[in-house]
Amino acid sequence: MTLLRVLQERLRAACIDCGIDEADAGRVSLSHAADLRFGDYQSNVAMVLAKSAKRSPRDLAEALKASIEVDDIGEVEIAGPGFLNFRVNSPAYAERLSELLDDERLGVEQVEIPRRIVIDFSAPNVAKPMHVGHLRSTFIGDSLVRIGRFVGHDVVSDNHIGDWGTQFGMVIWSWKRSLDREALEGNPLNELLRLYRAASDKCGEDDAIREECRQELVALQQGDEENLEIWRECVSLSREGLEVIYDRLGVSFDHWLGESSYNERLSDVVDDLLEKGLARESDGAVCVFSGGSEDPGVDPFKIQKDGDWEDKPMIVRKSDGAFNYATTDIATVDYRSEELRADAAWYVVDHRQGDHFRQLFSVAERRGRRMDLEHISFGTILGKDGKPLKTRSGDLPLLSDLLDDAVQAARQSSEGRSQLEKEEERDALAELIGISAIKFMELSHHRTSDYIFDLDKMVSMEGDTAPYLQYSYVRCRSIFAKLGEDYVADRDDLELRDDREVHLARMLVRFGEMVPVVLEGFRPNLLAGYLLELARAYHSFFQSCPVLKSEGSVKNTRLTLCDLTARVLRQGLRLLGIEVPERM
RNA sequence: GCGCCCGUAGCUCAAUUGGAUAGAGCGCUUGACUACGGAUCAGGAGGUUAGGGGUUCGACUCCUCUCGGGCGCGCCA
Repeated sequence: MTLLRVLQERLRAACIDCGIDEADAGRVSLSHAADLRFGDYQSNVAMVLAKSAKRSPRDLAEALKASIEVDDIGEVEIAGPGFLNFRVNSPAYAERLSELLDDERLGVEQVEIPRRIVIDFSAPNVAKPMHVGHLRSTFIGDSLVRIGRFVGHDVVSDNHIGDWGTQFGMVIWSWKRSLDREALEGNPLNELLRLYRAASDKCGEDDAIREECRQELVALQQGDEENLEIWRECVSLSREGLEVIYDRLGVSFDHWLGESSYNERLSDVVDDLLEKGLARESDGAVCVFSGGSEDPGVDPFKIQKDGDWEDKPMIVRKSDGAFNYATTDIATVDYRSEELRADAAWYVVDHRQGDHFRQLFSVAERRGRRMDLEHISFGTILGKDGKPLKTRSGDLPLLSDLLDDAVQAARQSSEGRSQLEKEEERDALAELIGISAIKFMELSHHRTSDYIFDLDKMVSMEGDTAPYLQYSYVRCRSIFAKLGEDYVADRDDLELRDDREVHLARMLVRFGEMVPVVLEGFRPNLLAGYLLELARAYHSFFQSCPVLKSEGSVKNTRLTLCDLTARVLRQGLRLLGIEVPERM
């Protein structure tokens, strides 16, 4: 059990001793102290419960202090308006360290009730290469998959690729008229993109061509053999191209259940909606309207125009008879619920689709789905001008170009610093660091905020970056390389003497308390921040506490700290999808 | 017009969901025995959290108004 939970339970017991009823005691909150001056952990229970206990906060705090048992861990103080501050002593930390030594999970407990969670992320469109827009979804999603699994959930990762939408009408239209076979074999993704753009440009100018493209899509969805054949080839080629990038990113999926996978369920979904009275015809389309149970201000099916509330329906069958993404998404919820038996589905998708998901989740609920559906939204990646990142020609930058830039930056940055002798080793390192740097930059930002993608800053590879953490790991490992003998920790001979040793131990112990919190708000940036703080604690320790020159218990303790730091850094980074090098 | 999100150090970003004197990195600045790897460390300067009002023991966080920005609003995904 983590120190945090031990203290929580003891505090709860103390509350009950002091006459606070179970329900209130169950809500006691205890967290890391905001500032080390206040100790290691702090609680505000006395202030929160003072009113209902009809006592003054200080008075209640005194009673709790007298009642709580913490002698084996440290001591309690009362401060300010009634905070309870817990200071953990160094023997208690040493004891936790010896527990961590045997623990492959490094203090992270398994969840008590594992859930089956589908995480839907990345979702590129077939026939279009991945661009910056996919970066956030891919990295956040992948990290949540890793963390979810690590804490014991049954996670199903699903790449819901766009392989059935409007753009396919365009690709097929172009394919039939101007396919360049040779180009297709040389660089499939480029040729598919060219075909898509050719049609897309013409659709913008000519309504007749737009109509032809639409017809190609309808034919495809109705099972036209020629179009299906083209479609199959496109999907297969696209997938190969995408796999190359995913390999490079270290991202993989359990399923690639794209939009097309649900084609056969779509008409049944619409029939069901009509039958249940959730949908009706409107202007030739079939639409879901408000259930009327919500306040119009928060009802996703209502919108105010000129002072009046108007309907804002969800269209599930267009007036031309075709289905759209809303229909597909409803069918997807069905599949995940019925076939995958999922308890939850998390959609890692751009914040601009917020309204769509509110409608989707509302429909699911009204159809009786008892799933935890979450839209894990995120903001926009901006250029240095503060506007959405674009290339000079105005397109969204390709993901592969971004990766290449970062790798090149890493290559330049490591020039003259790297200890690696061989050219190919340095190339491999640049590839690792470049991609890690992008991932870490992404994951260290708060999900919902926009952030500026600054390549120059990445070139520096200094400060709060992936290479800083990787370097920290390498420094830990380097000690063991120099040690020249097998390291076997003596777990009964750990004693933390220096303040920096204690602080490093404090940070290591915190790992197990930190990881579960990340999932509460779907926020990998908390883990990223923690790892930076851990690394700082390590460098600080490293600077002033010689390891190899020390002896006996001191050396044993310091080696243990190095070993655990390396393990926590490696594991923590792995949860962000980042690997560590042994040398750099 | 309506809805959602945002505004924090010169710059880029945090702040464990209402806790104590708002923290990091970059940049600037003062230092660190030719160093168990200097891609590092120790310190300094830098803030009316856009602004006003409110809620309470306590507000960057919740409510309200103003200013400034982003995004979304019936057959695209």
